[in-house]
Amino acid sequence: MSDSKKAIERPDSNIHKQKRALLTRQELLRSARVIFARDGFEHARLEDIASNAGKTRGAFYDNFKDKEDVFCAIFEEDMERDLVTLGPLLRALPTIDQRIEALSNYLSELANDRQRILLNLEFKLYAIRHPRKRKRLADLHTTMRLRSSIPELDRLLREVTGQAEYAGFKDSMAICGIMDGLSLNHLFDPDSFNHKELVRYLNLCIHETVHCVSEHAV
Amino acid sequence: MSDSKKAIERPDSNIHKQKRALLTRQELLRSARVIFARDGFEHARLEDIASNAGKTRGAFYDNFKDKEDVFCAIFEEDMERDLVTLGPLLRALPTIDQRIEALSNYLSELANDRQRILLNLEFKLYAIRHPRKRKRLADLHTTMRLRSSIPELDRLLREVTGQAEYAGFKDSMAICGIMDGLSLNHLFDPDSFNHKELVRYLNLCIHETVHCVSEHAV
Amino acid sequence: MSDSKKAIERPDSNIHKQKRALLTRQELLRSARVIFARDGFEHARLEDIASNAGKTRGAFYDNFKDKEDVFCAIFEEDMERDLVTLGPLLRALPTIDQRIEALSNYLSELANDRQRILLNLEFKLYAIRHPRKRKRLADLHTTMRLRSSIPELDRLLREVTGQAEYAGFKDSMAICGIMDGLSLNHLFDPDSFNHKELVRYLNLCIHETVHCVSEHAV
Amino acid sequence: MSDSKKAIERPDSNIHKQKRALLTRQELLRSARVIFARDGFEHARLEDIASNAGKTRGAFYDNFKDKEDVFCAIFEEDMERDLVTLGPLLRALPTIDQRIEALSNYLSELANDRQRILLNLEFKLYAIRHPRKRKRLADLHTTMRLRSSIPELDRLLREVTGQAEYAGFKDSMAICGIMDGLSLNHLFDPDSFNHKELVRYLNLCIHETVHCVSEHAV
DNA sequence: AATGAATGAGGATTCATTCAT
DNA sequence: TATGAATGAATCCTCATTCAT
Repeated sequence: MSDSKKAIERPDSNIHKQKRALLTRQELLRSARVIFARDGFEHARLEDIASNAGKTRGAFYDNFKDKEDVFCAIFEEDMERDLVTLGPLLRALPTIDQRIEALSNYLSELANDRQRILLNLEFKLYAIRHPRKRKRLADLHTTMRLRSSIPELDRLLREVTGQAEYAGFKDSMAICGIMDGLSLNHLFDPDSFNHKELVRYLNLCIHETVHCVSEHAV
Repeated sequence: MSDSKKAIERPDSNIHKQKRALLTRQELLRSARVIFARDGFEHARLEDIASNAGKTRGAFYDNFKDKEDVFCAIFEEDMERDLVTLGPLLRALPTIDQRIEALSNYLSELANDRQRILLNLEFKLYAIRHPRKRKRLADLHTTMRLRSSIPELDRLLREVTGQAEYAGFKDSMAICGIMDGLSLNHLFDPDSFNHKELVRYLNLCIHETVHCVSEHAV
Repeated sequence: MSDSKKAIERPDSNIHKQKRALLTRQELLRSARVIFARDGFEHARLEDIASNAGKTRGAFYDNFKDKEDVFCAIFEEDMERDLVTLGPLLRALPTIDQRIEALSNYLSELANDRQRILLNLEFKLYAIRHPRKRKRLADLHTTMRLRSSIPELDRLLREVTGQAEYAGFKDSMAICGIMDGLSLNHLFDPDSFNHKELVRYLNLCIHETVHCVSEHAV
Repeated sequence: MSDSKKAIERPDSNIHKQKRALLTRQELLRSARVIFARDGFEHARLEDIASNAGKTRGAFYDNFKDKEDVFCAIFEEDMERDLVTLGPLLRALPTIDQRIEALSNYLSELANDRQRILLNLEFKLYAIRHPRKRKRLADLHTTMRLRSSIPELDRLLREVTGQAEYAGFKDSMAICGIMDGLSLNHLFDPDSFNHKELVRYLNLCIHETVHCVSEHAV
């Protein structure tokens, strides 16, 4: 514990390096989101991702294996973030109605996040087209399906009526689908319907879902 | 009809040539749908499109200017086909309810057409990312928006209650959006909800739309 | 046979194209020999191979799959050439002694061909280091072993004394080995021994081989 | 020996450092042999050399200037080792015959050392292809030629008959060449001839050489 | 109209080398 | 001494596009 051996590395130096390395990685991830959202997975250039992060291609390859690697890392990060954000948020609220309201708000904010919408669509298309290209992609695909892209959503729906897993799950996928579609078309034609209308349809579906679930439960 | 060797310009030969040319073009378009749906616009190779049509790259360039050209041609063809298919179909039905039923059936069939779903998403993403790359793309984009991807849909909705253009339009975009989203997620996770459920949500939205529209109209 | 169908392609045009394509391929092969001999397999640049042939990299990839592909093609070509050259040459000679003399001459000429020596060494090292990288390489490796790099050599040795296959084969490999080694060291240090000396050792080995073989046969 | 933390310049510490530095260098050299033999000079990665030695690239650059630097260092080390090994060994034996026998044994062991064979071929090819890239390489090349790759070999041959330098030298190069070639082809096709046969050819050449030398000497 | 050889720009990837710590 | 993050040149390979036939 004292001055043994030969301190393989001065701790300070290590910490600094690690910090720098982590920063670089995060910077690259942030940049990758921007570029993937802007250009799509296939058209995105690593050069752009790197330079947008103020780095070179070499730095990219120090942090990621290849383009698919960052791509997956983005969604892993997103899943994690949603999980730690939405879970506590919902559990902190006492009534079901408040939770549904909170969820509705959360979703309607997501529906305004252009980058997230595009990345989400991009990933789903990619996953559809590369069913089992690599284990990691497949696993991510599975996890996203199990969490219906938005963790806590299906958990909440199940809680609402004490339903068995499957029923709630189906509906949460449907809500995600409606989210995806409305968001996409909002970007495709911003004039066609405004955010309020998007929210109206979303709530319609959420309540219909809850309603149906309850009925089934009877 | 006999020695068609190299008849420099006989009418027959011309007709044959034109027919052959048209066939080639159609064959290439069909093939392009397959490849674009399979690989996405960016990743699709002209080589694959040509060879899948039993042609070579040269033939491709005789019929299309470039990759974007076929891409647009596909959607122009789709719009046209929907227009001549769905319009008469709906107009032939006497009551609103029958029309809505027919529309619902039409949409739920579209939602089963993997190729069409993927191409549709691909085009919308492409249009979102290349706002005014070329006039033709922009025009196509506009037309699709005005027709809410599915011609006759907004026309029908307007007819339903005699609403002014804008209100019905909004809703038809929403319905399209929900179509897009549910279809996409059906491909993303075929087990999460089946076709019947997709149809249920679709009808829910259609009727809600009609209902709201009627209410507004009161 | 007359003017049927629609002559898929004017024969002339085809012939010209094929001729051109073949010429390009041969030109690239010739160039590849030069570059591989000069720089070695790993260090050789496709760019150099292409430009030395007066072509671009694209032309290279029209004719070969990758660097290993040309590399193999070279040896396949060499094996074929030796086969059609040396076989008839030897068989045309009436006595064993004359054949041995002819073989000796042939080998001593090979030992003067800097390009061939270097390519030969390069290939053997490559094969040693990539035991079964690809079937084609392995097959080529096997064929070269079976023909002891120089087709007809082992056949001749077997003929000499009517020996069973294996004995002659061993010796022909040995002769090839001695060829390889003396040639290499002649390049490594041209002053150390001249061509005459190389031939002396070669003949020594050939005769020793024949001698042993005969003795065994007794 | 106690708190060796960061003693800025104590003698002990220096000695330890030097010892450690030397160990690192030797470890890297050992590793470089493995990697160069496995992958060849061009294809070998410094990263692999370093990590195979349990070090990082940084440590490599502390001990060597670049890739060619280690490469040369390997052969300098080999030359030195042979020199101090074989010289005393031969000189300790009273008769020529015994010395020739000892040499033959030494050579036939070398012919079994895969790593040494491959490194030797690699170096000779490299030297052939970079005639005077750097003085050090050229010097090493010269030294190896003068010592015919195997120090003491030509000295012995000269001793055998009291010949002038040149005659023996030629023959020792030839013997080395035959060594190289037989060893190479033994790796290329291990089944074609076994070690005993390799030794037979080697001895044949050695004796033929001695014989010739003697004759000439008469 | 169609072919397919050839082009060459574009982009992914590797890796020797540098440098701050 | 040693680390390993970062660089960026070098090079492989792909593929849209052109063009002579």
